Amino acid sequence: MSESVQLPVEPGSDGRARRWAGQRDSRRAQVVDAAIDAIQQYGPDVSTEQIAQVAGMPRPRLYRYFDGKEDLRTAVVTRAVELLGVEAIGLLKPRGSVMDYIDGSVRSLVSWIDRHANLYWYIQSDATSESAAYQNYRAALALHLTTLTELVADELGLERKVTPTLIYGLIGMVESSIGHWVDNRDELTRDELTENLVRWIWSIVAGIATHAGNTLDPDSTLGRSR
Amino acid sequence: MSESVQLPVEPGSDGRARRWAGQRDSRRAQVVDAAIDAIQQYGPDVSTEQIAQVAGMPRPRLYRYFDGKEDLRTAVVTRAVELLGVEAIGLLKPRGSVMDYIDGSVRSLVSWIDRHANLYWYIQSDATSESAAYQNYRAALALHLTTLTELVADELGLERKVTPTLIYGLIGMVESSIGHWVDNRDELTRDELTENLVRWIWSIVAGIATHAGNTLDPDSTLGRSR
DNA sequence: GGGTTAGTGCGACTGGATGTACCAGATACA
DNA sequence: TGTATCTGGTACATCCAGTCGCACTAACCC
Repeated sequence: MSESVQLPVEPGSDGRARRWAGQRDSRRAQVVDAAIDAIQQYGPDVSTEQIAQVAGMPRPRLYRYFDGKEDLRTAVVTRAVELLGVEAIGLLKPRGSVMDYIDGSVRSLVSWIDRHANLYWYIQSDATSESAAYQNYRAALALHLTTLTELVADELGLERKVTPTLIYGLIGMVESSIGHWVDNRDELTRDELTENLVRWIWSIVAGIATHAGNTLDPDSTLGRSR
Repeated sequence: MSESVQLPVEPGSDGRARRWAGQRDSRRAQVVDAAIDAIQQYGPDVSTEQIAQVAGMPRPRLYRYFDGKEDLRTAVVTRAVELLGVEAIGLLKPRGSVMDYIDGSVRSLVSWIDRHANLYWYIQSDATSESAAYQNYRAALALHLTTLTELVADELGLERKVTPTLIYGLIGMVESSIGHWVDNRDELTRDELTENLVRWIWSIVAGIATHAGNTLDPDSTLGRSR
């Protein structure tokens, strides 16, 4: 399909070939970074032309590194989730209490979306069931949250089969609230938003425990083998 | 598909004009119905060509009735919400207990999305901040839910300014859970999904009341001041 | 009937965006 | 020097949204 399949890296082959090993990957990364810049600048509906311009290369060149717009899109979303993960890694580590964990997670998500609104809408604007990028994005977020539910699964008494649905529900709730807030900042301060979200999440989690006949201490420490 | 129904004709001066009164509206409705059919058939990425074909008219004709694809999109989404509203109107009436209300709302939403998956993704696939259609859709849903929060606002002790954020959060949670479930029906039955969602929503609502120092009876009757 | 006023059918066109083909130039390697 | 590979850039193909224009039809008014 692509006009010239870029070098099939063979270690023992010609040095002229070896010279370009890994070039495609680094180029891809470079373009992805440019795309993120372009999204911040032009909004969620960037054209490949604009991306290429920010990347400093002619548009047709993009197709040397990406199979198409969808491929680029997937890469951008993957990268965005990576950035979010890196930034929030300190907070998302399962340390401290359950409340600390929830608070930290929500706080970093709010903060991140706040500072990357266009990128956030870019991800969201492809929210179809078939979109690989969107599915990857949600799966990545789900992975973060799975950490929490695994740690407290026993105390929760949460049925395993319900876990994914709960996680996607929580993600949806947080995203949707933030999405609304981004366009209506006058209603709440960022801290108020965060506090409310944390309380709501806590209500759900505690409610699940209660329903299973358990109780969950908001200050119980996570990450400790019991 | 549906036969166009002539709308009430306003008394005009010229009979030649009167003859076509309401024609545009009924044509719009006809096209919207065709679009919904086309979406169910071709998926969320229908082209105007496909819609025109289902509507049984040449594509350029669409632009006689709609200002463009966005206009058509808005009309389709509006119509979809209308259909949802009509179907769920019996359940969404604020009768019975709080729990009844939550249960009824969630149940109809689950059922509807289940039977109109492509239409649901069509709505969702335009989830940008600027999309009029998407905003209308959410606003319509929000209106439904506002009914609940208004009725129990005092008992809840919910700050007014938080209400919209809560509503959007709840919508997001429900939608996201359902969206995940639609593609993973093997995990949960429809009833299990509904039951869990209802419990989670209840947890949040009850948690808000508790936080305000009140208690909320799940079986208290709605629609009357206490 | 003749003229008017609407909507209709249909083909042709514009314009923008994605994606492809091709070729000349540069660079490091053999 | 010749070769393999990436690079720049132009031109082209394709698809889709949206527009224009013209001939046609049907009802209405006189």
